[in-house]
Amino acid sequence: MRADAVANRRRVLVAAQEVFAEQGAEASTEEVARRAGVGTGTVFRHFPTKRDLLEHALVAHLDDLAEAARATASGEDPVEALRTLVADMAGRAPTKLAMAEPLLADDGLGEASHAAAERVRVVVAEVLERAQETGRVRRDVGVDEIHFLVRGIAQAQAFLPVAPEVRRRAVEVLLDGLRCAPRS
Amino acid sequence: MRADAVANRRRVLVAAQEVFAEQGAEASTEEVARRAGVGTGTVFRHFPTKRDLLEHALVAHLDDLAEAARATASGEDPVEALRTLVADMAGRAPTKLAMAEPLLADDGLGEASHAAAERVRVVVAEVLERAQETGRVRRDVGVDEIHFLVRGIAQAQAFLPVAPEVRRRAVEVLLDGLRCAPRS
Amino acid sequence: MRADAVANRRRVLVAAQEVFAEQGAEASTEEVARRAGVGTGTVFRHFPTKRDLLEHALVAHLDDLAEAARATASGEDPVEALRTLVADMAGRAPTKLAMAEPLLADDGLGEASHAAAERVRVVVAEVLERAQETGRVRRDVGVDEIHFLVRGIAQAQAFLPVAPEVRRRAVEVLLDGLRCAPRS
Amino acid sequence: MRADAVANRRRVLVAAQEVFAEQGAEASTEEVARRAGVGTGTVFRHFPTKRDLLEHALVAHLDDLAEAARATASGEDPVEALRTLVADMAGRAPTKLAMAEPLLADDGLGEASHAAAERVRVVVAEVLERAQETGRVRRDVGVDEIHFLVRGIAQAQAFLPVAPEVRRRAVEVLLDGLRCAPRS
DNA sequence: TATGAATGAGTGTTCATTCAT
DNA sequence: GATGAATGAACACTCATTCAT
Repeated sequence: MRADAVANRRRVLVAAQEVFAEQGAEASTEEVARRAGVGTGTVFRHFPTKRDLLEHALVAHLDDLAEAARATASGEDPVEALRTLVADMAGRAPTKLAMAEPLLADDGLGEASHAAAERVRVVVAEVLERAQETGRVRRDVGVDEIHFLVRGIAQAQAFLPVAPEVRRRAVEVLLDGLRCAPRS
Repeated sequence: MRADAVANRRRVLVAAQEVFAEQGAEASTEEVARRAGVGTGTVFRHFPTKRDLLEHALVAHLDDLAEAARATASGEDPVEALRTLVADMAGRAPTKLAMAEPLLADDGLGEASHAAAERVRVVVAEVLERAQETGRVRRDVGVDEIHFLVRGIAQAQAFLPVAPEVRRRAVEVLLDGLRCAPRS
Repeated sequence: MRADAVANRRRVLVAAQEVFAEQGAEASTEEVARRAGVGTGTVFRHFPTKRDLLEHALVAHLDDLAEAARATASGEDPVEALRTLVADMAGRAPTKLAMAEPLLADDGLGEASHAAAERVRVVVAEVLERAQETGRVRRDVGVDEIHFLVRGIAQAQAFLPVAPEVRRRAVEVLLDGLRCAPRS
Repeated sequence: MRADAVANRRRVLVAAQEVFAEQGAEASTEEVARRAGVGTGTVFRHFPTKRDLLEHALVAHLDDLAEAARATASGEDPVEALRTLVADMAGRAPTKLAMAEPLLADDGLGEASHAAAERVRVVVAEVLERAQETGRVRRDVGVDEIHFLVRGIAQAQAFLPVAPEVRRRAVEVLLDGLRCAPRS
C-alpha cells in the first residue's frame, strides 16, 4: 500500500471515530468521507461495507484505549491505577458502544474486533491483578466482572446525562463493592 | 376524541412498544401500523412525527413500569423489594433504552417523558427509603444513584452476552457496595 | 387497490416497456418513473425490486402480443396468418428480449412470465395447426421450432440494422424451409 | 511502443474477451485488469474508454473467427464446409454479441470493427460461393442473408435454453430453406 | 376519521475515469 | 510506461411524511 493510501486510511478511521461518536453509527458514510477530506469512493475502497468501516474504527478505538491503559498501568499505585483505568474506560465507552452495538446486532463482532478487545483485556487483567495483590481489592472478581461493571457505568451515562456528583457516588459504590472482603 | 380513535391510539402504542423492543427504534412506522392493524395515516394522525411516536411509546412503557413497581413495593420485605425492583428494571431497560436513545440523541426527552420518568422515580424512592430504614442499605445513595447503577447493569447485558455467573457476581458487587456502611 | 393506484400501476408498466425498449434493461428506474409521471417511490411501491418491474413489464408486453395474435388468427387464410404472426413477433421481439434477457441471466423467468408466455404459445399453436391443416406447411415442426426460429430472426435484427431486402429474403428462406415437405 | 507495452496490450485484449464472454459487457474494467495481471491504469492507457476496450476486444475476436474460417474453407467438401462454418459462427456468436451489443446501442460499431467484420465477410462469401457452385445451395442468397440467419440461430440459443432436438429440427428447416431451389 | 398510495430526499454501494507516485 | 489510489456521478432501494380518496 502506498504512503498516501496509508495516510488516507488513517484519516478515514480518525474521522469515522469522531463522526460515529458524535452522531451514532447511523451517521452516513458520506459524512465520514467529508470529515476525512476524501471522496466516498475512497472510504469504500478501504472499507467495502459500512460494517467494515465500523469494525475497523472500533479496532482503532480499542487500540488507543489499550495504549492509554498501558501508560496508566506503568506508574501509579496499583489501586489508584485501577481507579484511573475504570474512569478512562467509562469515559471512552459511549463512543465504543456507538460502534459496537450495530455490529453486535448484526452477526456479532468480527475477528479483528475480538483480537483488539483481547489486547485491552490483557492490560486490564494486569492492572487488576496488581491491585488485588495489595490486598485492598477483593479476589473473587476477574476481568470479566470489571468489564461488565465498567460497561454498565459507561452505558448509564449514555442514558440521560447524569450530574457529576451522582456519577461520582455511583462509582464509589462500585469501588466499595470491589474492595475486600465480600460480606455475606 | 371518538371511542374508536381512543382504541386505535392505544393499539398503536402497544404495537410500537413491541416493534421497537424487537427491532430497535429504526423499525419503520409502517411496521408499527401493520402490527397495530391500522393504516400508516392513522399512526401519523395520532403521532405526527416519529419522534412523537417514540416519546409516547416510552411514556406508556414507563407507566407500565411504575405500576409494576408499586405492586412490588406493597408487599415484601423492603430490602427484598429493592432487589426485586432492581431486577425488574434491569429486565425492562433494553426496551426502554431502544426508545429513549434516539430521543436523547436528538434534542433530549420531552416533557411527557420527564413526567413519566418522575412517576417512576417516586416509587423507586419510596422502595429505597424503606430499605434504608431497615439499616441494611447505606444511606448516602439516592434514587439517582440507583437509577444510574441499574441502568448500567441493564445496558451492560445488551453489550456482548455475558456468562450468567459473571453477571451474578457483578450484581453481588453492586449490592455489596450498596450495603452499609461505606468503608474508607 | 384504489382506482388511482391501478391507473398509476398501468402507467408505470407502459412507461417501463417504452423505456426498456429504447434504452435496454439497464435504464434507470428513475427514468421509468419520470416517463410515467410519478415519483420513484411509487414505482418501488408497485414493484419492489427492479426484477419485479422487468418481469411485470414483460408480462404486459406478452399479453399485448397474445391479444394481437388472437386478432390475426381470427380472419385470414391460415398460411397468410402464420406469415403475419411471424412478422409481428419478429417486430416485437427486440423489446421482449431487452426485458427477458436480464431475468434469464439472473435466476430465470418467474411464474408470471411463464404463464404469460404460455398464453402466447397457445395462440401460436392454434395458428400453426390451422396452417398445417392446409397441407402447405410441413408437419414435423411444432410451436417450439417456430418460436426458436422467430426468436432468431428477431434477435438478428437487434444486431446491426439489416437492409430490408436482406431481411425479406432471409424470412423467405425460413418460410421456404417451413413449407412441405422436408427433402432428404 | 515498447515490447512490454505490446505484450500488455495483447494480454489485456485476451483477458477482456474472456471476461466479457463470462460476465457480459457490464463486467468491470478492474476485473479485466485483474485477469490480465496489470493495473487498471494500464488498461486505460491502452484503451482510454470502456468503449475502446470493447471495440478492440471485438476486433480481436473477429480476427480469430476469420482465421478459423479460413482453415475451415481450405479443406472440405464445400457444402460441408458451409455447415461447419455456420456451426462455428453460431458457437462464437454469444461472445461476439456480448461485446457488440453495447457498442450498437451507443453510436454503433466503429471503423476498426467494421474492417474486422469485413475480413470475416470475405471468408464467408468465399465458402458460400463454393457451396453454391456445387448446385446444392440456392443462389439467391448472399453473405448478408447467411450472417443474418446464423446470427438469429445463435442468439435464439441465448434466449431460454432449447431442447437439442428442437434446435436440430430448426437448423434443418434453415438448411432446407437454403437448399435449391426456392419453391414459389 | 381512517386509509394507504404518492412522494422524494437520503443511504449504501459500484465503477469508469483521472492522476500522483 | 505502469501502477493502483482517489474521485464522484449514478444506481437500486428505504422511509418519514403528506394528502387524495
